[in-house]
Amino acid sequence: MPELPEVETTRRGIAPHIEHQRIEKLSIREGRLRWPVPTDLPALIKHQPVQSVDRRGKYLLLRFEHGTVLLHLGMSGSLRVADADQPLKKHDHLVFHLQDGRELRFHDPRRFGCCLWTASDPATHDLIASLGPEPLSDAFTPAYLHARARGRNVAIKNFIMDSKVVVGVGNIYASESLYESGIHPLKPASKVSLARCEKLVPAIKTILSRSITQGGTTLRDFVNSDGEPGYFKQSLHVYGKAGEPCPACGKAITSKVIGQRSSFYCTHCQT
DNA sequence: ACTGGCTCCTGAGGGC
DNA sequence: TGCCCTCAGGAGCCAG
Repeated sequence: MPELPEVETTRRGIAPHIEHQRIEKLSIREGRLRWPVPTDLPALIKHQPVQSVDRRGKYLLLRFEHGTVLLHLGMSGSLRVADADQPLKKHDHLVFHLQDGRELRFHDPRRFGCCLWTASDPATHDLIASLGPEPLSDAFTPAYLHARARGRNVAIKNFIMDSKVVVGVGNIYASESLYESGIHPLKPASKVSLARCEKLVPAIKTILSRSITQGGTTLRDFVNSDGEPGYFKQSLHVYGKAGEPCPACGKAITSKVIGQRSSFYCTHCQT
């Protein structure tokens, strides 16, 4: 269930091992991801050096001189660097063979992820062009959020999870940031005042950056590691805690499905 | 232009 | 032990 901090931690974890290395070969062991992996992708990147590993929203961008590989981890995807003699695991769908003999492996049991190619500027790609600002950037401000919410009747929780509004706020951190800022998740976006946006936006930034910082302690786990990095088990206040007492007031945390997603909140503290 | 609902998929967990 | 059922979830897509 990668949220933005996991994707950013993945980027930082693999980048030092990938950048400036040639891809000697790409093996497509299972190409049926969210969209089919282009069958000509191995030929396109063969012997080409990776210039950089970047991120836009939850997309990872492997940049080459003549184009870019777009990777998305979906909800069960992960990337690891492994020595070639490490046994492949079930659901290791893509193997990028590196010039140093190691391999970048894309693992994704549920296959909600994707691996695509674009020869043009990825910023203009259909999947990227319409994305909202990065949550940790200066462009994501209370004024921006408040302006975008004008006339929008969707629940604020769905609104902040809309990647056209702001990227990288997934289900877990949506619940957490609304709890932190005292906003009821079902409140219509247009009815969230500027003053409340001034709580919500910093809450999102704080929660996301805290998670990225925690992820930094696990960067070595991206090489020759079997398990998942443990940073995901960071302290959560409400997510997954239905029935448990609210840390602030003690009232039982409510669980409710909002927009097909389970949501957790305190009916006393969030209004 | 918005909005809500559907969809892809596998593994974990609960009930019996 | 084993089977069946339900649920989880990112985000594109489409119908209303």
